[in-house]
Amino acid sequence: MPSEPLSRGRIVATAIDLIEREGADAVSMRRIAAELGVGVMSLYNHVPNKDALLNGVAEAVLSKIEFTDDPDAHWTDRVRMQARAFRQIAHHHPRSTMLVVSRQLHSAAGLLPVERALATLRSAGFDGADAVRMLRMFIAYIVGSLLREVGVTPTFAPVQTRTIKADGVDPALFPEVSSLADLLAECDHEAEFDFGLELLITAIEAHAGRREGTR
Amino acid sequence: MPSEPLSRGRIVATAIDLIEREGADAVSMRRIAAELGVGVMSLYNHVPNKDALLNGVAEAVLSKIEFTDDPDAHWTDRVRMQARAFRQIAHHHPRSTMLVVSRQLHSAAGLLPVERALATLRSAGFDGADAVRMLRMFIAYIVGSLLREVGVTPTFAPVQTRTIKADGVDPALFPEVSSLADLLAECDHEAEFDFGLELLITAIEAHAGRREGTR
DNA sequence: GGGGGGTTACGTACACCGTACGTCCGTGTT
DNA sequence: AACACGGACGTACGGTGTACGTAACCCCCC
Repeated sequence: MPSEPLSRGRIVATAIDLIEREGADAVSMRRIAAELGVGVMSLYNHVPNKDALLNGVAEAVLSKIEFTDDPDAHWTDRVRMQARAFRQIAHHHPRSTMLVVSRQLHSAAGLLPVERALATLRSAGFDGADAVRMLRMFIAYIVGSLLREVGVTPTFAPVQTRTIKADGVDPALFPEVSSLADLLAECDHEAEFDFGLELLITAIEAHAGRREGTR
Repeated sequence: MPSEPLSRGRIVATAIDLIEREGADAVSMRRIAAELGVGVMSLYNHVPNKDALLNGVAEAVLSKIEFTDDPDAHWTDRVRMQARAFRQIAHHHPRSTMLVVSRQLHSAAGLLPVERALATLRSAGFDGADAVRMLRMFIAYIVGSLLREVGVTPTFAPVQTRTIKADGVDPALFPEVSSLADLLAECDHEAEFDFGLELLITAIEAHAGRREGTR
């Protein structure tokens, strides 16, 4: 009695589930098949290869984020909302975040956020070139922030609490790091994200004003 | 006649070389051993496992960047210089960049850039909490920018020229994306990086001034 | 000079991976 | 009833990281 008929959707869904439960390294075709109670090669009837499957995962996660865009709001609020919506990925699918961010999607799911962002920036009065620049800047900041949040990028940043405090950084070699150890060890991701976001928004608002003024 | 005695350093060096020549996926213990004309298991006398080896690679790449810090320069210039120095990684070791950025290093090589950055920000008058916040923001932006530059993060951004132009995005569904296709397709990484960097520096300079004023 | 111990190099073996290929079976169509 | 077809599956191949056992070497001490 095959409970359900096995489809690309079901495969992608169990892959996401598996990633969130056991991490991206746990994903293998055999593992997914086992999870579905199915032969390994049956998967290949619905997915051409593992890479495509992972693209499917990225796409699915990305298309789950809820963009509640209010076209009447001030553009700064719309930018804020979109950035925050994007950050939801790190909350809802922390262990898939790296996947979402490191795969280039040519599909509608991948283009939709870009489209919205560009529309918002254009509505703020930026010309095409500026809108693209701003978008790239925001994406860079957001991607970097998400990676830190999900623990991919702690390269010299949060550093495990114990490592930096007990394990002992040599205060002679790294005076600042060791004196700020407590601050470096803790990280309120939401606050940090918002801090940078506000700074960026303020900055491009000023940038826009300057442009306006010199025109 | 063993030309040279095989050491952790030599192993890491050939790993870097291999990555830059053939990409990170080409790296396997067997491949590295072959490259060195050596048995696979001999590597394990100098490196505990593959993961540690990759940490070694990240560390080596990171420690190669040249920070020419001038303590007498204005702090904004110092920040600029440090950020640009970091971006050199993407130039000198493009295919290792992902590795450098996605591994947390507790070693001196990893802590040194943090130390410098914090010192610079402190010298600008920021208190500890602000310095850490600023640092995190810069790191997020820089990491995100590097990933775009080395092609890991084109998730809805540069998008392959042909894909977006010839392959045809539906103009009805994505009016902005398709009308800005040309701008999205090209990307002067250095200019984009500097644009965002200047914006960030200006923003935190203003932030500092505001703080000063209200105190 | 002759052990002996520690370091290093190496081969074999195991469990796991992605997936190409061939086979079988259930179903829908003619 | 006969047939074609698509999906499920088993087997097999070449790859991966690495645990383990073995053998060669060098240096020190007797």
